[in-house]
Amino acid sequence: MPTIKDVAKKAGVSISTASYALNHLPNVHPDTRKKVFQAAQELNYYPNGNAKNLKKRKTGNIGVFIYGFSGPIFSDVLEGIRHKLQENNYNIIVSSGKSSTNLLQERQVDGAVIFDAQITDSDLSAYASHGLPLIVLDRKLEGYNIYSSVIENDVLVYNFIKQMIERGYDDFAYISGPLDAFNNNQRYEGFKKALHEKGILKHQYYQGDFTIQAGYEAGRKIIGRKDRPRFVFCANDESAIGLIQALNEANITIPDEIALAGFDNIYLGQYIKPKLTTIGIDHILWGEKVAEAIIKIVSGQTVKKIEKPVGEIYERESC
Amino acid sequence: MPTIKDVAKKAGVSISTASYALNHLPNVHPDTRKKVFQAAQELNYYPNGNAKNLKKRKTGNIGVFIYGFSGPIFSDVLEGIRHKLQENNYNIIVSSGKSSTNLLQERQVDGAVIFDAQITDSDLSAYASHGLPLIVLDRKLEGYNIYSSVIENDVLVYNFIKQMIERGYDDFAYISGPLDAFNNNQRYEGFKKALHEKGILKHQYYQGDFTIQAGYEAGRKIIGRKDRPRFVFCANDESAIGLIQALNEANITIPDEIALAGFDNIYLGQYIKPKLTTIGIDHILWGEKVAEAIIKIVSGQTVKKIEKPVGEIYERESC
DNA sequence: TTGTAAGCGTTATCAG
DNA sequence: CTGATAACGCTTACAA
Repeated sequence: MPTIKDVAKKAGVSISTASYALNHLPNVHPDTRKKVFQAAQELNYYPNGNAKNLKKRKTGNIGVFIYGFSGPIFSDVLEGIRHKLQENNYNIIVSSGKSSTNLLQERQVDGAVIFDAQITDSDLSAYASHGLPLIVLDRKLEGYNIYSSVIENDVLVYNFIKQMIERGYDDFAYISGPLDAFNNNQRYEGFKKALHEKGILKHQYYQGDFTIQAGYEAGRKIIGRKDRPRFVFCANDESAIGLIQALNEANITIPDEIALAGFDNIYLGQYIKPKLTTIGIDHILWGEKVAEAIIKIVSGQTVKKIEKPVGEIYERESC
Repeated sequence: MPTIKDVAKKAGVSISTASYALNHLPNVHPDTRKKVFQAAQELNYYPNGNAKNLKKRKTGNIGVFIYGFSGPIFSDVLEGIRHKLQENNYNIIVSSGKSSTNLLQERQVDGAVIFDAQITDSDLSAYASHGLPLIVLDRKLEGYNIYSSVIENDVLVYNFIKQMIERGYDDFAYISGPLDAFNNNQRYEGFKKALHEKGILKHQYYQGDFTIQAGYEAGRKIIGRKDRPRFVFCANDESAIGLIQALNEANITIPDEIALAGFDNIYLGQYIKPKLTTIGIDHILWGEKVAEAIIKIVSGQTVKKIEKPVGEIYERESC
């Protein structure tokens, strides 16, 4: 593996001159520059990132640490982040599990976006306080060098449910996501608040975990009851898809017998029958905004507030 | 940000002793070791990865470079890789786009898995020849330090289609993926070979791109024809789901009027109506095998052949 | 415009 | 068992 030393030797210049030339510094004679590039080219030289980063005390890498690699939300947010980082000449490093912690501790990134509830608040605070700026997503956390960006799930659901009540529905059920999911809990709050305000005192509750499977099972339970709800709000679209599947199998018509809606506006929602009504956020845009913010932060600018996309209701056929 | 120097000073030992202690080398007095760890703890010290990697000439990172972050296949393969790497104390670094190239060139990884048709063969060969071991997925590429792992899409489809012909189908269509997708082309080869061998001389062909949308559009075209095919093989499950959607809308019964099947066995396939018949590969397992191989390679062992999972037919309701 | 040399934070060799 | 000290490959004052 060639080093800058090899390039310098081949070009017949000193190491520093080679470095200047390679880094496009102005103080280099054109002929020299040409020689250096020629040499680098022939040797197929690329600078060693570890050495460079060590010396410059910055890596140009932004970490995105997520809980798992699946899920349409993650992909969209990641895509948004990737796009914006690339535009600004930062590398994106996505990781998960123990690697996330290692990369963070060893400072192989200049900053990070955390989308992983498994990493504890106190660990995050520790990294941040040591100078690693962090943006946490879908989670509330304050502190030095820590920023958080949270979609207002509660108000979105609140507004939507209120609308549905005004449309005449008054008998609701909620299919939940995991209890430790911040966004699920927010959504449930919004749901309950709307019911409460409108004087609807009770609703059915089904525990799920954001999967199609869980939605399906909740659906089976609902079908089995004599007092079926008239409207089921699902904590995410996947649950809703499972529910639809169960209802379809039992020949319960949607929305005439049971109406329903989800959250997330996943791609698939338009391709099932009936088409899913849902609340959607532009996750790609969210990723872009978050990336913009972390770039500003790591480059020393101050960020007071991270812009976030507003949500939207996608009225389709399921209610 | 504390360095090992700070730790050494605080513990009252030399830098090298601190290093020995921290790295669990045997030649350190227990008391000294304790003092050092105590100091490290109090200072919240973690070694700087760039310095460590530079000195050790290895990073402990394995790169996984993919084309985009979406898609159920990617998620599963990534999950398998992550799991196995973590088990062996390697970090996983997933990236995409320009970052991939940067991380590769700057040697911020010890080796990489490439799942990205955008990176050219010649670039890959160059990195590999400079000492970076590479495993390319779903793509054939030979060379020093390059290994490739390819699912035998062709034989899987070939066997499946032959089976369908034996069951009596003789009028086929193929909904394609992108023309530059290696796996799509392999699948198409297998498809054609089976037809050819069984003396079926023609079939319909619809160009798609692996998306639900493209499958849906192909479906619309099929519906519009008077000579509708009796069996449609879709290059992947997402296309098949789009096709089903179009057929359902037009009240064409599956499989009685048109039978169909897909490829990939994505999670969703069991939750649509009719349940999708498909060819599936255990992608998580594939990821694990690939990870095992790259670990062996970067640790200097020789690998002759990368184990890969066999595929399986999931007979459900769509044919 | 170019070269010398210090130093980034580690590990590892070699003496002690 | 511990401590100097020389690298690792690069950037960057500073000098020439």
